[in-house]
Amino acid sequence: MTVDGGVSRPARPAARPVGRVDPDRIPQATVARLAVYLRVLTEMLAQGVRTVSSDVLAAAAGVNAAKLRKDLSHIGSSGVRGVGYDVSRLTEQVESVLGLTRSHAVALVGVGNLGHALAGYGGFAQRGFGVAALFDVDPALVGTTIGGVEVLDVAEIPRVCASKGVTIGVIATPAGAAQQVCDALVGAGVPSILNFAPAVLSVPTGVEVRKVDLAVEMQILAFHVSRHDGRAAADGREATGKVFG
Amino acid sequence: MTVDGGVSRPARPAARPVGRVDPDRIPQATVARLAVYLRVLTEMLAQGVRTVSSDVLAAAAGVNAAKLRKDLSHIGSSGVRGVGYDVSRLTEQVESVLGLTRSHAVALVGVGNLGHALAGYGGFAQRGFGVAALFDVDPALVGTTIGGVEVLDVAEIPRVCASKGVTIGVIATPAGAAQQVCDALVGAGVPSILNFAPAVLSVPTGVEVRKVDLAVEMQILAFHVSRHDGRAAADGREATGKVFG
DNA sequence: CTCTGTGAACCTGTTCACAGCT
DNA sequence: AGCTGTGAACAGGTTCACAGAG
Repeated sequence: MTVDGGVSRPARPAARPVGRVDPDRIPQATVARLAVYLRVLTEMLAQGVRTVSSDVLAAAAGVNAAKLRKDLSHIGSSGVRGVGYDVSRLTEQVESVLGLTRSHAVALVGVGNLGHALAGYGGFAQRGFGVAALFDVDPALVGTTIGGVEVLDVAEIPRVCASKGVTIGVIATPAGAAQQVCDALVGAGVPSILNFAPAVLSVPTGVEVRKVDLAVEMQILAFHVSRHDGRAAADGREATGKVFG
Repeated sequence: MTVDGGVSRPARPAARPVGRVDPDRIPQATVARLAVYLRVLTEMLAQGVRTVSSDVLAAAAGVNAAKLRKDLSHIGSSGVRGVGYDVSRLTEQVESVLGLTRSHAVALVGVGNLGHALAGYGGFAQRGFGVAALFDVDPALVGTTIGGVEVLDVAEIPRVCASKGVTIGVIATPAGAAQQVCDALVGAGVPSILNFAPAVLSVPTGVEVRKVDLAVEMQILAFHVSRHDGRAAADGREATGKVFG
């Protein structure tokens, strides 16, 4: 799962910067789902779908329709009653809310097994997430090139991240190095970090950390395997059915 | 982040299989954190720490102490008041609850960029998660060996998964192939799936799916970058330290 | 005294159900 | 009619604060 980062909420309204929609009011859970909706919307747009109802969009995104409508209400969406949402317009709105109208320079630290794969993975290239820099401690890796980007020494993190205006740092180092790397990124002004290392990071208030932890995911599944076995006898193992109500 | 999978809750208690602790009563959120506690506990055990208080353990795991105590109360833990928890005993309890006392055969489908890295990643080897089988569609990859395990054709999924008793399937294919692969795994009796493909999977009731979606994580961070920038002007951009009280 | 375990308050997010627009 | 947007009820999880064990 994902651990929540340490983003500060403003203690008081303190002169709210009221624009069209106040992002501070958008629930965390909604933000996470907006990204999923966006993927579905993009597919629909590619297929020439002009309009979509909350029922259809929700089914495609794997959520319930009421939740989707509430999510969209948070971003000030305007669907048309009796018709649905304009796919193109909604796509733009979601992109705008997620901050995808600008590009984001990504720095990836640790190009070992996993990091190397991530550097080449399509996920980064999409949607304006450009790999601006790669770093590693290993002298054998420093100087090599992955996907056209040269691997630099971690000592360069402060200088390079600051000068390239890196906004997202990805940590794919062993656990032992993670906090140190994190500190370097934060020191260079990187406001958001995606951490693949199995370590708890501490960061100053205002820096957002998200964690992707393979071992944790596996263990959660292991828990459910135990559950499944226990229940198998009672359930009688039905093959294919509804996913949810 | 991680999107929650489609696990069915039993509609009724239906003759509860009451053992020491009823796993149905353990909150999802608690299960996810238990895996984190386990990692910290394992490190402490290795360092020879005998006893730990909820304060210390919570700090190391990055959660608040009351939450940790409540989590542990769900697994029927017995700390000693005025002293703390016995590290060794607590470790065993957590392992037991997570179903880590048995080993789990893992099948990984898709050994491209990411899948290849995952196959070699340490995360699987640890804690009894053995890679029992690898699959791919690409004839150029079928027959090769990764980490001592041969890559088989996806057509073999039903036979091999069933015969090896695979309990956890990992999908690291492109989005387009994910549902089909998922169906094959489910058909072979695999009860838990970890999905790295950017696709919504539908599965029968009782099958647990967890999703790790790189693009979604990046977009959530992008949202926070926008937030961060908007607030920077007012805050005066202080590099490291408290933002407010 | 220290530290756990837990009732109760609280808060966030989900679901329901329907008013109201087209 | 169909479908959105939303108040209100609900559920799940978090935090508080303290009784009580050692």
